[in-house]
Amino acid sequence: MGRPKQKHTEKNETCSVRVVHLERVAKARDEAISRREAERLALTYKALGDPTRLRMLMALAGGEMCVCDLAAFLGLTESAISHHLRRLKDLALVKSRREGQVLYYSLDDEHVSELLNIGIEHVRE
Amino acid sequence: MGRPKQKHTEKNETCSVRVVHLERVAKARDEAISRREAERLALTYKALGDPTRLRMLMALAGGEMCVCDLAAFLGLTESAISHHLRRLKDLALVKSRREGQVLYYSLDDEHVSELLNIGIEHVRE
DNA sequence: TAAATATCTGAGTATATATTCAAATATACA
DNA sequence: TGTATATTTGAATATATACTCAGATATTTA
Repeated sequence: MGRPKQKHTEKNETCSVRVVHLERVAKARDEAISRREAERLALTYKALGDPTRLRMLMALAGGEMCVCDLAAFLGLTESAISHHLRRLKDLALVKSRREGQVLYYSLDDEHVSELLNIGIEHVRE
Repeated sequence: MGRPKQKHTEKNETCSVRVVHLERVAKARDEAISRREAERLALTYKALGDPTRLRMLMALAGGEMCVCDLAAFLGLTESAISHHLRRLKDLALVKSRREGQVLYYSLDDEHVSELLNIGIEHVRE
């Protein structure tokens, strides 16, 4: 991090940063979400940004599955699946339901399938 | 990668992978998108899964901006912004318009703002 | 055509992360 | 209560990636 030092182009004489459209930058600052919220939001998208987790979520979109089902489906260890599921659960992307020794995982709410659907639409167009 | 070796629990005698709900796994396989498409889709979400790029996109949701505007807004070098923009453009998340020496970037289509909005709804609930 | 400006590119670096393995929990059943 | 099974945890490792710096392109204007 750390602010870079560059020449200015227009107005803003005191600052060392070059700015072409000062009012546009001001508007962005005004309307921006907080840095903290951006990081929280990024964690959510990042969780979707892995082929394995995506395939897990798409599979769960078809109905609940247990850890070993997902492991069998994806050809990975149950440990790997469990690590992924924990992350997805922490972000409220999946939820779980216990039945005896078995934990059944499913998508947490409609936002998740909405995100998946819009993403698929986007890449397919 | 490489298939893990584990005991089986139910049916599926020949395979070394444990499967509890064989039909559920079969359904997941049937309905799954291709590995290739999953990777393509993951790239899209991964692009959204970084606080800097997210803040860039949110800023662009308020109207087009040039590279140095975004650099000023975020306090990063124009080089860093340019690297991010290339990635976003390759994935059709932003588009650019040239006016003289200046390139104006904006969101590519409605899918992008939809994705952002659903994500925000999700983290805020 | 040459100088100036806006953006891009590539290399280098420090940090994050996906996976596996080995071992720990937790639940059910004998 | 003790054994088996389903899942979780933590460490270790190999790979990806966000950023900066220095230099390369591309567009405009003198």
